[in-house]
Amino acid sequence: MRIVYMGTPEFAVNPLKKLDENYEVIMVVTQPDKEVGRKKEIKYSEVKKYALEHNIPVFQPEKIRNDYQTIIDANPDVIITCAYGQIIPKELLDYPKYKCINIHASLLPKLRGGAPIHWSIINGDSKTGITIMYMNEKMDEGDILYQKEIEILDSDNVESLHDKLSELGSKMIIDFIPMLEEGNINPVKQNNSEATYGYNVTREDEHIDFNKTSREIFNQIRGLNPWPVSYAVLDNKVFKIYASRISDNKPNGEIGEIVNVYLDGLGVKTSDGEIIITEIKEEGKNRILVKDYLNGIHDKDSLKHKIFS
RNA sequence: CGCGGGGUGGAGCAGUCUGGAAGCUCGUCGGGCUCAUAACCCGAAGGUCGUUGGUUCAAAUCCAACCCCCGCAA
Repeated sequence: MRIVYMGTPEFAVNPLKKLDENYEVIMVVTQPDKEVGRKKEIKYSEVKKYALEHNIPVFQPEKIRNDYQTIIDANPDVIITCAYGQIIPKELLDYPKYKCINIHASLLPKLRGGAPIHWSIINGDSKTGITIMYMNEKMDEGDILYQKEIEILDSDNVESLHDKLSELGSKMIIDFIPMLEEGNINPVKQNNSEATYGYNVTREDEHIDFNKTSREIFNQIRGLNPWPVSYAVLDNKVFKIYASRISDNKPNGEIGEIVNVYLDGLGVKTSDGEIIITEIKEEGKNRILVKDYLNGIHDKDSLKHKIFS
């Protein structure tokens, strides 16, 4: 089984590792290197790093739509994609004996798109999962081959859920390859009327709107932690907000107002009560617990009645 | 040369403009009070003030170069 693996971020590394250990991965396709950060350092994708360490040939087309002959020349039996980042052209989809298989981190047709893990938490879903599917020319709309659920806990954030799903996806693809080889598969069309979408998170999605309920804000905060992280503005400064807990209080005050200063958190008025912010990062500062932040503030009462926007 | 904010005992900060004894809120350790405590009282340890060089009688503070962290923008 000659496999061409297409993927880019950390999430795609685990499945690649498992495939590499159990099968013949002949080529890795990943997004081009990017200049990142203030220093414009060249950064390799996580998948590329793995491939280089394990001597797997790497191919990084700028536009896979036009530049795919290299993959065909490699003569794969199957192409497996996982968070690759570009739409695969039809010429490539049709080429391999076992077609193109995608690992997607949601229970399709729910949460098609680039950020299913984030949105499953932000939306307050109680479960999500992994779907292994045939790819077609549209985004995440191909026939479903294999699917497993996983529970989302209140204690989960993007990091923990990402890790669980990455591991689940790895196991599933290894279980699935033999089924594919034996022809023991049952493609099921997606019910498009039930489809929802979880597109990449935008800057606006990160901004906390305290007009929402405490529960919604709690989900938004953990659904963006540890990346890209939610934020709100206080004293014209951006405060990234990493963690919070829901309070039972029903305080009076304006929406977004700091109504209570606790030992370890700031109580902020929401549409239905109060949410307690417990971990932040102020512009130019490091990430810290609010408990530590408060240690540096001499007059803690001065924080009261300030308003997050 | 994209714009900007920082680096001060273990943590978070003040002090830098206007050079002149290293401070605040916590944490830690020891003791006391208490039925008890995240409370209160007493005491202690712990810092080459990012690095290097310069100016000065004197530098956390002024000057120069460099290192590291972070926000925005890409």
